[in-house]
Amino acid sequence: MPELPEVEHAARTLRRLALGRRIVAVALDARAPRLFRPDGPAAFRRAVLGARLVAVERHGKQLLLTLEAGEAPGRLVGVNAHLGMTGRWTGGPAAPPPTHARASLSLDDGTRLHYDDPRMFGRLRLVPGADFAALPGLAALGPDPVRHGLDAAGLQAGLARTRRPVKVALLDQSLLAGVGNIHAAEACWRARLDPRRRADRLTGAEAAALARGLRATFRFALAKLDGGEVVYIEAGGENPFHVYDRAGARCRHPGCPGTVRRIVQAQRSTYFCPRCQR
DNA sequence: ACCCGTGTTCGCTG
DNA sequence: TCAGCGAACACGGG
Repeated sequence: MPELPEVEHAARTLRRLALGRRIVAVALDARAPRLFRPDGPAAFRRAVLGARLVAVERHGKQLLLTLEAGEAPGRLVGVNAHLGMTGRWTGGPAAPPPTHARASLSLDDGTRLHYDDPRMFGRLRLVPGADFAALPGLAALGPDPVRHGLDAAGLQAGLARTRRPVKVALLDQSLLAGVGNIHAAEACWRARLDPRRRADRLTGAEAAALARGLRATFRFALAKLDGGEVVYIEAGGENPFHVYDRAGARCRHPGCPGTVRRIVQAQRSTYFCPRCQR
């Protein structure tokens, strides 16, 4: 499920259910050791059992959980959580584990917190001392367009460093942290920008339109999440997006007679309207 | 059976 | 040296 808006939703869920709470029991799926790389599930259990969740932050698609160790108040342990392709956090009072619960945490107020992830592309990585800045992967992230803001000049400067197609460049987390395959396509559509255009050849006006498109598609998704709606593609769900997964449909820009097309870029589907996206 | 998938990482190539 | 590319990871749904 995760691009920036869904990860922000996960952060809010974790704060609402677990901030300030102590973890009193930990159940881990023995078939999912890869989620706990590099230290392994046993080390994860040791580190978080008895600890209290004191902060939940987000940078792009990365969740940064800070816990205070139970037996030594003041000693911090961090968890860098990533949802991969199919991860999500659920829970509630006595909530039963979902089908693919890989980690289930019992909290000191009776809340059950579950990390659900069928494909196991996610990660729950221990960070000693909660020193997230020391993680190379996190240090390499670009600015978070929601938390840090997004200016057109900065975006254009970043895009100027690569000759790849603009939609492929947007997926590079060192350019901006949090843009994924859906919102990259949505932002290009909103900017009426052809996703195949070379990133280093955008005009200032085009970069500005793209920055507005990114802001708008994230705001759109976050508003839906605030309203309790599901804003990712799921079985039986209605597609809330404008071009993503709409191949063959009429372009939703008013008055545009174009038809949405699917192409493949960097092994990922791209959806766009060849008529109005130039 | 076959293809597709909201993400990342690794190894190869030029 | 490094940007760019393709495979790999793993499982469920259409």
